[in-house]
Order: sequence, then C-alpha cells, then structure tokens
Amino acid sequence: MAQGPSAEHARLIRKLETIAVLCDEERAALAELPLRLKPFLENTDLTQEGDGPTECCLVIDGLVCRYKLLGAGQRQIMSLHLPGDIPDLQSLHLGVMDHSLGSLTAGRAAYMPHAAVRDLTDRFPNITMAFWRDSLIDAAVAREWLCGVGRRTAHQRLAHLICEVFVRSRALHLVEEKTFELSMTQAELGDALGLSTVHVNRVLQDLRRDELLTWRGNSILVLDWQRLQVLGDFDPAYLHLLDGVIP
Amino acid sequence: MAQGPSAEHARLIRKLETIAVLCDEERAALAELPLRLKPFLENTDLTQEGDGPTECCLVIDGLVCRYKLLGAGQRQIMSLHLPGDIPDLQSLHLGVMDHSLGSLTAGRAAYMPHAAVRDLTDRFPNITMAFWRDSLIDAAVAREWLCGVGRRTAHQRLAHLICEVFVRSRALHLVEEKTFELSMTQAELGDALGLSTVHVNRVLQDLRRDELLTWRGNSILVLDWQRLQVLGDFDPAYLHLLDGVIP
DNA sequence: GCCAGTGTCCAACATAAGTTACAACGCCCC
DNA sequence: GGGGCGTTGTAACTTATGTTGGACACTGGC
Repeated sequence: MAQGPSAEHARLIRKLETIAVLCDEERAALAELPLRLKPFLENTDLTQEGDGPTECCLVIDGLVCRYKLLGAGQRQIMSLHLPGDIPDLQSLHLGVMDHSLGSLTAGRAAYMPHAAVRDLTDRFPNITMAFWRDSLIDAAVAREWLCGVGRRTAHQRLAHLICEVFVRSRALHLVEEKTFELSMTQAELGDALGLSTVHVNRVLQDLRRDELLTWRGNSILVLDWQRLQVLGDFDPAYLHLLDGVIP
Repeated sequence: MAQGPSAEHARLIRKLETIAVLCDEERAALAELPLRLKPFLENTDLTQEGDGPTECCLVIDGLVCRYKLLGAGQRQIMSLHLPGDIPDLQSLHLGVMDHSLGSLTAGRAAYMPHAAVRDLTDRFPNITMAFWRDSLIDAAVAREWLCGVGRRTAHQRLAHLICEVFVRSRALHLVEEKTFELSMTQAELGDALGLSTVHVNRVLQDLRRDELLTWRGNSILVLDWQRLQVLGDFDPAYLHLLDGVIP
C-alpha cells in the first residue's frame, strides 16, 4: 500500500536531505506535492525578470542558471542550479522576479503551485525551516561568488567554481570516480565568473597544463582535488551541507 | 495602558514596514521582543566567521557590514546594514557563520535570543513571512552586487552603491534634502566594490568633477539623482521595497 | 560531401585597474 | 603646540584582463 515517491519527487527530497533532516511524515508530504512536468530546451528562459510567477519551478534534470542582463548588453550568471533545486523559491515571498531563470542545457522542470507549497509549509514547520534554510544557503553562495569576482584572480575563480559544482554534485550522488558533468561553454563560464571568453580559455589551458583537471565535452575529471581546492581558495563551509555529504 | 514600542523596537518595526505589511497585533508582539543593548566601537567585530551565535543581532545605530577575509589577506565587504537590519538573521537556521559581521562606525546593537525569535515566528506566520522575505531581499542585494563587481565598470559600481544606500536610507527616513550619511573610508569602499583604494579615489574625483554629488566628511549630497541612477545602471526593483517608500 | 553554425583556441594589441611611493591635510592626544 | 596616525590626493609605472579578428575542429542538415 505504501508507495515510494516518484523519481521527480525523489530529486527534491534528495536535495533537501543534503541540507536538512526530514522525518518519514515530511518525506511523504513532499512526495505528494502536485508537480506539472515540462521539458525545456537548451538556452531558453524558464522565467524572466519582471514576471510574477504563481508556481515554483523545481529542476528535475539539466542545468539551470539565474542571470541578469545589464545595460551594455552584458550578462551576469549569478548561480547554477542542479536537479532538486528550486531556483525561484523566492517568488513565494517576492512578487516580482528581479532576475531571469534560464537553461544552459535541455532538461525538465516540475512546476508546483504556490498554494500547494504554502499549504505544505503551513502544515510542516520543519519543511518551512528546510526551505528557508535553502534560501539562506542560496544567499551564502551568492556572497561567495561575490568574493570571487571582487577579490580573486581569474584562476582562483575558475578553480573555485569547479570545486563548488564538484561538491554540490557529489552531495547529490552525481560524481563518479572524480568525474562530473558541467555543461557550460566557455562564454557561459565567462558570464558566471565575470571574465571574457578569451580569458576563460587562457585560464582553462593553464589548469589543464598544471594537470589539475581534464575537461572533455561536458565531463570534468578532477585530477588533483587537493591542489584545486588550494588554488581556488575553496572551503565548502558556505554550502552548509550536512555532515556526511562533504567529500 | 497601551504603551508604544521603545525607540529600539521602533527601528526594527520601521525597517520591517519598508518590506512587509504588519498589523497592530504583530507590531505589539515585535515591541515585546527582549533586547539586550550593547554599544560597539568603530571597526570591531560583532560576530566572526566560524561562530555559532545563539542570538540575532539587530542594528540600532551605526553602520555594520558583512565581510570575509580571503586567502591573500584581502577583504571583501558583502553588504551594508542600516539601523533596523538584522544582519545575522541567518544564524537562526544556519548554525555556523560563513562570514564575519563588523562595524564601520561606532553604534549600538540589540541582541535577541534565538528562542525569542522562534517563539515569535511560531505564533505569527506573517512575521515569519516578513523575516523570510527580508532574507530573500538580502540575497537579492548580494546578487545585484555580484552583477556590479562582475560586469560593471568602477564608475558604475560606485554610483550604484551610492544609489542603493540613498534609496534604503530614504525608506528609513534617514535622507534630508538629498543628503544622507555614509561613513566609509575610501579603503572600505574599495573592499565593498572590489577596487583598490587608489582607484576609488580616482573614480570619486570623477563623480565630483561631473557634479553628480558632493561628499564631505561622511555626508553625501546627491546633486543629480537622475544622472547618478543612469550612470550606475540603477533600478531599485531588486530592493523589493513596498510602494510608497521608493523615491 | 558540403555548408552553416557553434565552440575552441590563439595572437596582437588596448586599457582599466592595481601597485608603489609619497605629499598634504586633519585630528587626536600627550 | 608639536608629533603621530589615519585618510585623502597625486603621479609613475605595471599588469591582469578585455578586445578584435581570425583559424580550426566538430556537428547536424541537406
């Protein structure tokens, strides 16, 4: 009679369990959230700046990013979102989007009506806490990126980004043998790191030359995790992952 | 018999009312939060990275900032906090501080035990919402700064920062005749903007030469709000202030 | 099999911003 | 009232990164 959560719900639960402890009852309640599945193509917007969504968007597969377009036609990518993330959770409390949400790869999203999420948080204070905690971590990640573009060199920034995605992927069991996926072009990396495409290329060559990693297609293989962390000045504390999910 | 809130509680309420609507009952409950007042000197830490506070810290007067010290001994200031802000609200849900909290001026802080804040959020869902909303806005501000250091020129960045503090100060009724206080040295501005002290000086000269503002002591007088906004590529939407508090 | 589109890579050159060093000023404190 | 000390203001020089322009490889469509 008891049925496990769907594969889609499982993504959400797996992600939440990297940052909060859930009980059976809470997992069961999460597994009953109504999800409207919708595939998306590469390089398309899920939400645009100025919108006022009535649903939250859960990433099921694919890579999603927050970004803003600035005056001079430049783009700044402000965060990356892996499966299980709810990148526009903020729309629950902030009516108007102050940035856009776009896909970097094709994938699938699941939409949850705000009303359903509110109902859940009304009934389960601990789920409210987990969501709130998620949005606080989200802010912590933005601040860490801010430090990067503000004060770190291009080499440190790139190394740091790779470390972050590595650790977050690992927490979601998406790393195998030090290999994980990061489907971003060098231009997109530039938009995330506040660098030009050309310079991303130069720096990437250096990381390869120094035998810190290989990057073939969308697969990154970390050759020397220790040195990569040191180079990127990376300390995973800001991710606030629960014990046991940090490498 | 009914007594108004103390001056300290009033700061908190005034701030919250720039971003959320409160009813009388909620205001009364906020006014009963136990506050432990503590003065602080210029350039001292209120909380340090690695701490696990058991109280939240409310800024009563003075200017407070979040910052991180990076490997090479550099500092990145990640946000500024005016009276009424609770810069470490996140400690309620994230046990360990991932950054430090320091004063830029002398002033006073009021400490509220986590237990008291939790009691309040348990009893008033709308206050939970207001606090959550505050932390989401906090994240939005960090993302806007990220765009700045990532993609904007030094001139734009400085102009943008001034615009932000102007608008936030104004929402708190701290602007008089286009004049407001910003007690930061040029070195501190550099730490906030990801620039060297020397370059902050150069850029500041330019803004003065262009008659956008005057900056005497700690007082900034905005001479041309329109042009300053355009130069800084500033749009206050990301502050998510309620209607009526935006200039 | 060719072509267009996209991503990577590379070189030459341009520039915004960093670095160092020092002078001038204001302020506090003995 | 003079000697620190922090802050602002300059100048000279350096450097990391941006810009432009183009070659090359890979892919999918026809």
